[in-house]
Amino acid sequence: MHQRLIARLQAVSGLAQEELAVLNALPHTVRSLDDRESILKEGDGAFNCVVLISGFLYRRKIVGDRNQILSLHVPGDIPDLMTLYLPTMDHDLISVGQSVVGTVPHAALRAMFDRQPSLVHTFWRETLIDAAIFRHWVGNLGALDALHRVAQLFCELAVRLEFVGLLNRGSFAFPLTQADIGSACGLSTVHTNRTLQALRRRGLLEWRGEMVTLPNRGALEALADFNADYLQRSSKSA
Amino acid sequence: MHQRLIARLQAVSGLAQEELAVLNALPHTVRSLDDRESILKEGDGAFNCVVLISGFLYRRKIVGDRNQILSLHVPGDIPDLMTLYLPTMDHDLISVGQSVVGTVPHAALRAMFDRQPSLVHTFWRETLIDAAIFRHWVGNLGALDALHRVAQLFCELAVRLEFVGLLNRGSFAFPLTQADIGSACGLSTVHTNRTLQALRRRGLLEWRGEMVTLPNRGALEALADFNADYLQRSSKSA
DNA sequence: CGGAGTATTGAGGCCTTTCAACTTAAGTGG
DNA sequence: CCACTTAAGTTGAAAGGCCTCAATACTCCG
Repeated sequence: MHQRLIARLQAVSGLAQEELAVLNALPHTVRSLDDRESILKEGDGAFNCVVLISGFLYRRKIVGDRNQILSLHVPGDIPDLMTLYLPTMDHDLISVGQSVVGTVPHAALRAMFDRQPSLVHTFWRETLIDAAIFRHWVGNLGALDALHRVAQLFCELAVRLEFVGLLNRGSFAFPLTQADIGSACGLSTVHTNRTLQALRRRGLLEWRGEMVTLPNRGALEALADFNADYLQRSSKSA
Repeated sequence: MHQRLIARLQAVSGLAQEELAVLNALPHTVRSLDDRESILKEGDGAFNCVVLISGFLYRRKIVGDRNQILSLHVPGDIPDLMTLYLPTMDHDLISVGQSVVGTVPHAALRAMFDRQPSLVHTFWRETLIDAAIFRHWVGNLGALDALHRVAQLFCELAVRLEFVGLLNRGSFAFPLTQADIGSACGLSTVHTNRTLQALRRRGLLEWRGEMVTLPNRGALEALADFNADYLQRSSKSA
């Protein structure tokens, strides 16, 4: 069931045999979520971590008079891993579309770390990649205009979905609305709409129903000046 | 010498006696840096971590055609702690004004973790707080206007400096330029200047030479709608 | 005193927002 | 199966915040 998580860890960190075994033995309960159902809210104290199995989640916070989406999450992600050491949520964790999550008690994770200490590094690194994504978005939101922000968003999603085998010839299921994209990119809904039209006009994005296609990823990544290094363990040395 | 780091850890995580002893035994070399001298550059592989002893550092990246400051660092911070598991830098690390840093080999940190495994959690948590700050700034940059962004910046700095005993009756040394603040907040230099004037006009900020004073922190925090919970281990439960 | 970097000011322009109306898509009930 | 309802997407136009350009005033330092 943790296949997506394991695919992620395999792609991003690499896993040894023993580690795989221990990971597979992680106790967990499975739960389905409806569209816009929230898992955790700002201020909640967490005693479990959530592994996204299928669907999408996002983290969001009310900032000023807006709803800001802080991050999007794809299957294999553990969006609340940090609650292991910072148990009080400073934002909400919400499902977009129908999704399925596995819930793993903090205690089970700690027990796993005792049994297989090398996994501490693997999971620590997971939180570091999560941080790298936020850092990247600090740069995006601070320095890029609407077109480039949205392009960055889709480039990043494509790579992350690819890691876990959910990208098929440039296409993927995508249950978000344009308003969601706007609040992730710090844009109004209206301007998000116009920005998406610009991407469509350039032949870089197709979006029908809940299916998004990136017909020309190379061109999209060129437009966004996208580099995926921050999404994985730096493997390739100079 | 690690006094500031220890003050931070004490304020943010709490430390046991044995942990203190082990921390104090950390081998390190001390080094002085000039204004705008860089410690690490994007693409570099790191084998050490840097503890800021005095002065300021920032992390920055070129995004599009801009120089974006990703984060500011005060004494006690370890701005490149994440290189322990993600050794390739995805941004630069630079001194602002004269500063002093301690350099600790990764190997020494790992050895310390072996000797005192509880410190793994302490340092992991440090990286999680670093991440929480980035997350907070994703919200700030995505949702706030210039005045509120800059107000947030000074509120945050005040708290972080306070943790390590570098805030004296609302005043602190501050070697950054207005242009720096602009590139941290995603604003042009000109508009940053006007925004700072607005804060001064409201009696919320004084800035003479390299000294900043926040004459009315309560009012500043009210304006920014600032809540410092993200900067420390969530201690206060409901 | 001169020079360089920093801060400040004015003005025009652009990107993005807001407001408001309208269209399309999807789902419900009679 | 179609009218009705609601959410999501689209469009136009005006307003606003922030940017850029460009010139001027400081401030510090050799």
